[in-house]
Amino acid sequence: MSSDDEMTLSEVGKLRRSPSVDSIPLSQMDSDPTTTSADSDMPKVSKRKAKNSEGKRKRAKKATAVIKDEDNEDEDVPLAQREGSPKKSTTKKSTSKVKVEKESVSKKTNSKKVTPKKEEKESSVDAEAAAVAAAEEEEEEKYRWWEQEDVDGEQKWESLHHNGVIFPPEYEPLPSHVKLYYDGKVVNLPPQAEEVAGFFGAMLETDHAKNPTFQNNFFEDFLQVIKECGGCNVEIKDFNKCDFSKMYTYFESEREKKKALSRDEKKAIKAEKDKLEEPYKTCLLNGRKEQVGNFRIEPPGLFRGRGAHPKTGKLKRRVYPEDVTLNLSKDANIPEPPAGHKWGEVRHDNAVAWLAMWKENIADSFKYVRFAANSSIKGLSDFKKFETARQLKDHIEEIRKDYNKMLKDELMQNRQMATATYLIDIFALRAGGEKGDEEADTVGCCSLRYEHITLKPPNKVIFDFLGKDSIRFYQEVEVEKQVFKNLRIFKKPPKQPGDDLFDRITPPMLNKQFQNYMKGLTAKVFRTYNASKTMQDQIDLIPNEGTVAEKVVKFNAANRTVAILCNHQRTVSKGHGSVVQRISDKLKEMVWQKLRLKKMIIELDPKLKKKDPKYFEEINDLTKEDEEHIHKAVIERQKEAAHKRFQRENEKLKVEDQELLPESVLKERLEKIDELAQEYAEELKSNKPIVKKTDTVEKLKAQIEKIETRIVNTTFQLKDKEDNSEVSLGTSKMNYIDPRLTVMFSKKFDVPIEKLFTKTLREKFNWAIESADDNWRF
DNA sequence: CGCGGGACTTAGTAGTGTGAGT
DNA sequence: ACTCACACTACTAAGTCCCGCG
Repeated sequence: MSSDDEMTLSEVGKLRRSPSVDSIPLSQMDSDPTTTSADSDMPKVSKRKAKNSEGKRKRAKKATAVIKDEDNEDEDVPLAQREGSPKKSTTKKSTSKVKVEKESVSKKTNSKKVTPKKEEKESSVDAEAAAVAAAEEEEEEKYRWWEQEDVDGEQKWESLHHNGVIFPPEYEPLPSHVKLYYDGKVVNLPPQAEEVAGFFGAMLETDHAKNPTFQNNFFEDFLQVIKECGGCNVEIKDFNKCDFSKMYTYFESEREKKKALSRDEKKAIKAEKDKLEEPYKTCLLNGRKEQVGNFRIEPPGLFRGRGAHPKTGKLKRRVYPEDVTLNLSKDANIPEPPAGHKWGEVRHDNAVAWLAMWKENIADSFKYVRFAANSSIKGLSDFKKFETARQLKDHIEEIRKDYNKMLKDELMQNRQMATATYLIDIFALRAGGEKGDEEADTVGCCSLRYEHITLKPPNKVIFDFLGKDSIRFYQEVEVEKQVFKNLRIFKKPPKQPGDDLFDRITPPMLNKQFQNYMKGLTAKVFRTYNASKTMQDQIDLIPNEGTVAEKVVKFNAANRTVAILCNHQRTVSKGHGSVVQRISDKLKEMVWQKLRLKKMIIELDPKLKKKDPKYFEEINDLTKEDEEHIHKAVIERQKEAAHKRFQRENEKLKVEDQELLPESVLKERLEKIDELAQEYAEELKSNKPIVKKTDTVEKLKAQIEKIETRIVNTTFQLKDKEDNSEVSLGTSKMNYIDPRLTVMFSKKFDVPIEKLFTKTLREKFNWAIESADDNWRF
């Protein structure tokens, strides 16, 4: 399969599944009498039972439950016996220093310096010294943390100095003519309430504002705020009587105004903003300058929860300095809070990596101000993450062997553990922790419920559920026979829709089990591992040939396999359908033009048709209807273009204070197009295009060639659009694919790294760019 | 063990800045 | 030169996982 071919989900699944399947001899999977027994215990229920009112779903108490079904011919040892014996393959590396192949770096620096000069032995010493010196010099500029010894996990920093955070500007009341109307009456809202109304007004045309939950939550909080600040002239009771349209129009006009500002004005505004933000953008970490990530306190607004979030639309309250906790060195200068305010708290906790923190009022959780992605702290933890994932490859075989065996364990809990591990490993599911009633109903592996999977014998499973961010996970896959059997057992009555499939295990239990194989191994590591492993495998399939653009396309195709594996989606943009339509229309038109040109050649030299039948084979591929349709479209477009051109020319003349073109010019032009339409109509009848006197066979052939390359390009573009329309490559590139793979690809395939990483990603992954070479492997 | 608090990574999208195509 | 779609960045929501407590 060429890597740019579309790959379906199940193909990806197969691709991924093969190693594990290979490692278990079929003989190990004994046949099961239940396979053929009634499937009647699989109701096709897809409707979800109302959530248990207690909030928490039931989880069986007796973890010791033994599977008493027909499966008990299994002679496997219960896990209990195994549990005490952690896998011997504990990592030696875990204690060693975290260093990114320092040697290879310096070596490379060397060879770079040496090779061009072809000097050998003696100079290599000098070169090394020079390299070291250069490195040290650079260190003034950029701290090469990945060449340092690891400062053992516990402590995150030695010293930390920063300038605090930026607060959003205070609310500025709307001009007095912009009001909320209630039941036709002007409402005079106190500023605080007006602000909240404005939040809604600004969103009036969004999907959120049309969502009843959003409306209710907003309205409830809006009324609360009105009450808090002493009410207003009109008693507001009914959301539907509120008219926010004046506010909306005002915000729109303000937006237009802003857009209409001249280039210089915009620049000036931006310069001023930058100047104000300058001090907050960086901080001093262990004496070195580092970027801060989100130094701005989140502004108040309406909470935009994703999916069916019960709290969506609630008011996200303004955060004041009193709500903010700062974290910095004991001896650091404490930034001045905004005038008239005090900081909530000042801490000196070097076991954490945040600069400031506050509590938000929606879920009552914390928000943090942290270092930027390109900081040494983030880089180091990113590096560690990938190293952990990379280590997994030394254990994965054993893990797979074990869980395949444990799929038949007689202990229900163990079977669930094994089955869950299988799903996490093969289908890249997330762990899936419990969620409360106050959150959107989304699931991961351990929180999968009865209604989320459908079983189709002999071994097909259909997953259909909402995962993180309420993104739908829909896959029809084939699983190991034993997995299928187990899933059926997990669905057996009395289980019914609404019940957990994995009712005896939790993510912490899984993770605890994983630690037995390898320090730091948790459920999410499987995603990182499998993503990077897939990428490595895909890159291995790419031939080192073609143009840079072609290679980038192949790289993206590989990237896409990973994104599909991880189910990274994006919503198709509103215009997508029409865009695709337009491109395919354009494509058809080009084909028509090509065929038309070929017909012309025959007109010029009818003998050619016999001489090269293949070349002319396609000339009648388009139906009359198609052709007519295309004619219409072409004429339509030309007319439109004529109108536009006329308008533009006149506008220009107007500006130059010259005489405008008379309507007759436009008319004349349109008439010419009508003539063309006539010609086309004739052509349609005769099937013989009119050939210009100046045309020759050679000229036409050249034109055809041009069009053909355009057709190829456009076809490609269209395909890429369609393939990519719902897949988001960015997330996997940023979080799952070891950046050293990308760097390796860049070097090995001679593709500039700029084509693969954006500026931000290059900064974030600088450690990888500096440390991986063309034969680095995950 | 189970739970809640806390800190961190992962995720899609809104809103821009910008460069390819005309 | 001008648009207009696209690519990137900023933003912040939504996960995971760890820890300490009862």
